[in-house]
Amino acid sequence: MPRYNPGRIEAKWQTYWEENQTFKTSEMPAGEKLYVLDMFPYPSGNGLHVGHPEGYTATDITCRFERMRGKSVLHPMGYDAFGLPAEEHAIKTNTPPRESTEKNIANFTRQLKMLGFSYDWSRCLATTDVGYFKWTQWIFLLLFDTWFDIEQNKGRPISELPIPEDVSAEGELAVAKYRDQHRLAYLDDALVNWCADLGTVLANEEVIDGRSERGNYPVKRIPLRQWMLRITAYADRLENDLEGVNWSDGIKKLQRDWIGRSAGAEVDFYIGEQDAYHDWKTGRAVTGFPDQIKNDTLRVYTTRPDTLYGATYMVIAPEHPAVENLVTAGQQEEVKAYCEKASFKSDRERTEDSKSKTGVFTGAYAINPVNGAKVPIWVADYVLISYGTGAIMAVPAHDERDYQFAKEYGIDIIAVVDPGERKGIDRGAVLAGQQCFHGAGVAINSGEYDGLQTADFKKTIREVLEVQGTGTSAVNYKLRDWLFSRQRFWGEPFPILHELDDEDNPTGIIRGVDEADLPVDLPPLEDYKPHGRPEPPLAKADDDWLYPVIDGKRYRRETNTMPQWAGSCWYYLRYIDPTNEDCFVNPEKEKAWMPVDLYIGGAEHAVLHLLYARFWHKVLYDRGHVTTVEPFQRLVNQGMILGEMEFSVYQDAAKDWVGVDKVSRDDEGRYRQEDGTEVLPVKLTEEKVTKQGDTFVLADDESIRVDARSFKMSKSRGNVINPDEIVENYGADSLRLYEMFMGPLTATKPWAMSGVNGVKGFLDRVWRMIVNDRAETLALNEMVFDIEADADALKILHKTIKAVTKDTENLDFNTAIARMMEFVNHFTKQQERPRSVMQSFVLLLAPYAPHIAEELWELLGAEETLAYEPWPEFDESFLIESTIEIPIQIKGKVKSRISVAADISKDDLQQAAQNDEKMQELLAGSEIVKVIVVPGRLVNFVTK
RNA sequence: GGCCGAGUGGCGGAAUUGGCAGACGCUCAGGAUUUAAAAUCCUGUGUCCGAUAGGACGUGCGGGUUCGAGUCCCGCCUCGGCUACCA
Repeated sequence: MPRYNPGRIEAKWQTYWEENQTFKTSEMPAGEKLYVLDMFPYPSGNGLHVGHPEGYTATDITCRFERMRGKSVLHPMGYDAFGLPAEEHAIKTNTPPRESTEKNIANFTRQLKMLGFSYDWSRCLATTDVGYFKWTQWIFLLLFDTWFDIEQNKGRPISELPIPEDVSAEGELAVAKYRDQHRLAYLDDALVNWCADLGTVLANEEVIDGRSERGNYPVKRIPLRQWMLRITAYADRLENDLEGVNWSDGIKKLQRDWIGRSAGAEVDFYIGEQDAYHDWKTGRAVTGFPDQIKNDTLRVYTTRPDTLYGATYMVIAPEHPAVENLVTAGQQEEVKAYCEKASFKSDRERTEDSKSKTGVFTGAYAINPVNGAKVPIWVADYVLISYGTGAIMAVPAHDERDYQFAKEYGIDIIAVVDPGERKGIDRGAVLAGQQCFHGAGVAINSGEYDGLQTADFKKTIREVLEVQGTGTSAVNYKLRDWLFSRQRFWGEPFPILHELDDEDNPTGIIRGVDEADLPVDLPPLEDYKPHGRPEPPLAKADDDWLYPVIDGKRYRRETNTMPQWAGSCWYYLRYIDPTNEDCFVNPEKEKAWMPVDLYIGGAEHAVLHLLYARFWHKVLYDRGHVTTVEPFQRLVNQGMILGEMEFSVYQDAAKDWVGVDKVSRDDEGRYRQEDGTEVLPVKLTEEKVTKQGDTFVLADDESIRVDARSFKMSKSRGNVINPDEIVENYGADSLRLYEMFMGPLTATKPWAMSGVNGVKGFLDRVWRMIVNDRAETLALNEMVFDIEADADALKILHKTIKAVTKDTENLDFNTAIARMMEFVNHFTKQQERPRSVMQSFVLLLAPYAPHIAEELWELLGAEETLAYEPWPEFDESFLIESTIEIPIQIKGKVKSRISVAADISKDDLQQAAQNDEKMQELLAGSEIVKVIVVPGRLVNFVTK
């Protein structure tokens, strides 16, 4: 009984916390608030992975620590529960996905509770809760009701959208259409992955190399009318507001790069009748640069308008609407075949081999507006229809891709930027068109602009084009509008109705479901199998659900569902007020608790989730529903946890060893030696391996190199660690402690079971330091006394308090644990352990290993939880040392040490160093050139 | 190909940011306790030379700055993550 028994203690305190609602958070914060959030998990059937508790333990330590420091802490947990695996399971077993989802949630909850996290479980939510997605739908309707005012740079109610006169003149339907075109949520044709053999539409991650992941059937990309969210309207704000937020530079950069803002110019090239070019150009000088182009014009986007004189050909994307119009009779067939082929290729395939470029000549020419030069127009799939204008002017001398293409097809390369003499650039080759140079330089071969610096040229030519009406400044983003619908069952239904006419055909009028009629719940289905049409499974619902009648008008419900990202875009707001039925969050509570002060999660969500959530937040902000510009003030990404270190080597057919340096992997994934013979990988145990220099080799044969590395945990590799097992064998406190002790929170680190045993050993020692483990019943160790702590004990204690406090504040949990270990190493050697010192230590340990801490706290005399005990304060006066040891160096190498008074003066320190016996010896006969004295640190003699 | 991060003992990792490299833990070895084992406790554990005392070398590699570099600068190498023709 008195041995440390985590199983008993952990169950006891988990029950205590639950029964006493120890971590229930008040509706409104009292005093300083702290909102600490974990990225909520997808409740997969596999249960928790050891990667999950890494971040969760980090946030839990922070929360328990800050509660003891008196803050009002909000620390919730929930589930991102819509997702494909549940739907696949539903199809296979013909059970509603909700069933398996709820089972998995129950399992996750059990596992999370088993780890002793101090969540306020009364706030737990799942994105699949009808009461939750009611408000997800409500926010969608808000997006549907919002247009983006470019002048004010904010989202406004659609009712305030100015309607142009010519539109309102066309009548109500035209006005409705105009509004629909401007909403943040709008319908557009987008390509989906249609797999005819499976009779369903597939998500991108279900498509591998143009074939279905399941069954390996061909997948074709077909256009389908789908919901889009106008996130690009917020691109600049999403980029600029990163400045005010405490995230790592790495993540900020990732987001900036994803948004990918580029500033350049749109330029019009004439593609009409040759003779009319002059008229076109003079006409443009009058009309200016038009919003919409006619089919005598090809519009391109470029970031390098200073290279216009170097444009030796044009490229349009295969899907460009001008292809048909441009292609000459002779090239008709070739171009058609090329475009057809491109349509079967996914974006992935197109970009797979980015070295070799393909394309075909259309037979047509465009006229360069700066010099009237005739430029051939090609179709090539290295130009994407979805970026810029889907057409480019190609400047092979100064663009890597154009250069490759021009080389491939023998197109002229004219240098128009002189790089000058610089490192790594062969100027002669660039000028001769034999090397591509994409930096800034001085203009050449550019008529009247020769001699201009790139930056000046850009500015000048933009002004000239503007005046001519042939060009204008333009900004583009890599970020595209967000494709927001999925052809799936297990997602939030859109609260949208399509009006039908008397013949049940859509009139084109769409409306939102009235707020009073929310939520739109998922209909029950006979089965969840795909129905074989490129249309969502909700189309199989009963007519009752599918065709509502309102005010005598018949409608068809939208049958797409929202993507998994939807629910995770705003869950952090719902936690603040999880059961509110009148409002997605009470405004006063929102104001009191927001923003999230610390958000911890995996780097896999560094871009999309965070970008999407920030976008929704900004829309909510513009419409006055939240008070902060950004939702997540501080973001930390935990590192990945890899499997245990593995040693491997190869064996040939004769079972002879083959070193890893002699083997490579072929296209089929088989391992081969240089001569082509196949070898098989063999796993080795640690004792078969030894280190030689930088590499590992076989202990029996040191000429054979062994591979030593840790791999990502995966089912197929069989190196997944299950938290249940760890808790069973070592206890939750050991798991928590080990996850934190492995290394810095943000680092990638390999799992080592022996390390778990190590921290268990530490908790055992903590236990024995305070508990008499040989007694029959639970009793204090007889070395714990109610005595005044002496100076030595206080010094160790306060040193520990200081270090643990600072490290915990900085999320340096690994070193905080090391300091606690030092404390325990010291006091287990002491025959007298003051009770007050033990109590303070238990409080320091509590955020890290809360169960054992509560048990010891109780044993040391407390009647209730330590969760709200004040955090120990350290007193600097106990830390002052009277004497310190100072190293003495000669030319930077430590030669001796002396013990001196801590407050010794610089001169005295130097004198003391010089008087040191050993230094006398070493310095004899050499000339002291210089002495460096750093008080409290060191003395360094520079000698000749 | 691009971007980001990281290379320190047999392993995971420390190092007040330019000031005693290797804290803490694991592993391994030796010892104590035990009839024995487990558990526990103690000692040692970067490499090389040396019985010892001690000495030399050491933070991926090559240079540099400095009295002094794991830390700063220049040039490489290796590994990991993300990303993929964005004109």
